[in-house]
Amino acid sequence: MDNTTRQQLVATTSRLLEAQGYHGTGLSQIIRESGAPRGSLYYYFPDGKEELAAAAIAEQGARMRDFTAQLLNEVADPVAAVDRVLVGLIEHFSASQYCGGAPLAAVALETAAHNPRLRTACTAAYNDMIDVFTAKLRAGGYPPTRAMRLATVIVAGIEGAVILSRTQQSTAPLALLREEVSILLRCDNTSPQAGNTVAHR
Amino acid sequence: MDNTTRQQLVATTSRLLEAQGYHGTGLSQIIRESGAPRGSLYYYFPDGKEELAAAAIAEQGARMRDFTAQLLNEVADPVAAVDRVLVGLIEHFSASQYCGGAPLAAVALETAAHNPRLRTACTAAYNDMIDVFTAKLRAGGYPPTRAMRLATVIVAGIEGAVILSRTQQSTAPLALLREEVSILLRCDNTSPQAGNTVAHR
DNA sequence: GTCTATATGACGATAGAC
DNA sequence: GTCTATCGTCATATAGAC
Repeated sequence: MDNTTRQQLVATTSRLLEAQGYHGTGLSQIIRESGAPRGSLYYYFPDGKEELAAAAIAEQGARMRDFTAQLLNEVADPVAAVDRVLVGLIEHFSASQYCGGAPLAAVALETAAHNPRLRTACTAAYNDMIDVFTAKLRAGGYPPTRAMRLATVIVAGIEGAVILSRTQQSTAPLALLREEVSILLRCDNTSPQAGNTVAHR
Repeated sequence: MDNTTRQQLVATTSRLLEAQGYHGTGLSQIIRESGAPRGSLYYYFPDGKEELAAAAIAEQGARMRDFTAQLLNEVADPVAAVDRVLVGLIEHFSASQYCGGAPLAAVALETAAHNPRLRTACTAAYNDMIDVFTAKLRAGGYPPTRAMRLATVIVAGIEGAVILSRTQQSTAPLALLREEVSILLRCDNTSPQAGNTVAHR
């Protein structure tokens, strides 16, 4: 069986979902840009657009996870390793002409409330990302709870900074995130929690 | 002139854009749920859907800005004030049944690459939000550059944490963000910047 | 200002030949 | 597996009466 056509469909869908979201991407555009035969779509994906999108989400999730894991493993120190990921993300974002970096964010927001299948697929992808960061931070000496907390916040920061960077068409928000994440990762969490002190600078 | 109809159109559009994004929201649904007369839409918004969406984005931007500014002003200490905003956001998110909190994120992602008008409207809204946080942090003693950097990262963290929270249908990511933001705001930024040290815990 | 009716096209999905 | 043709529905937008 020739699954080149299938792969082309998924790859094109992944790319279009990232830039336009779920409802903004039509099947006709997917057919056209993938070069895949129109009749093949419902052969490989009997459930149509939704099933195709779910496959694309899974692929993008794996891509994000592998991209992150690879860069994290290039550096031993966890703070430097996370920084390496953010540098890689900024490079990728620039190379994509201010379109890339958060391949699932639009789909997740559009469909979370109304489409359980796609919402679940996005959840799995994001959890994989968070797990990769968590493992690196734990291996680097952070306590488990804090490692998970930091990993979640790092992923959230990335998604949000990509939103701002895409909107501003600039890498600036991502660059600012990079600096503050470095500060946060070097920061101790044992300081007193509440209070109205005005000590900083 | 009766602008009640106009306000209803904008309010309904704001709500639907938040939950479904731009392409996922049809004019017929806006008409139906707003109860506005169908003929009025192109009277108030000659440019149709795009102009209506731009008005909705501006309204949501003002709403976010005012919500944030009000909560920030309830507390003097900037760290506690930011925490107050995050608590308010978590409450709002819960009350909205895991749908609210990032009213522009979906539209911004969908349209940043292809629709300059809506992209610009989103940029203005986000900048307003960042400015509100920046002003509070500067008034609280943070140096201007760092205040702006923190404000941007806080807004990014909020947007990203809402994505994760909506996807997981849980307030957990927002709660984790809240904790780490408190830590970050209490953290000094004068420590050495680079290096492969493994000092944390 | 608001109405109805409709133009025009894109959408997702399907049928049946090959 | 892939093709073409087409169904039915929805979309945005417009025209013209009131």
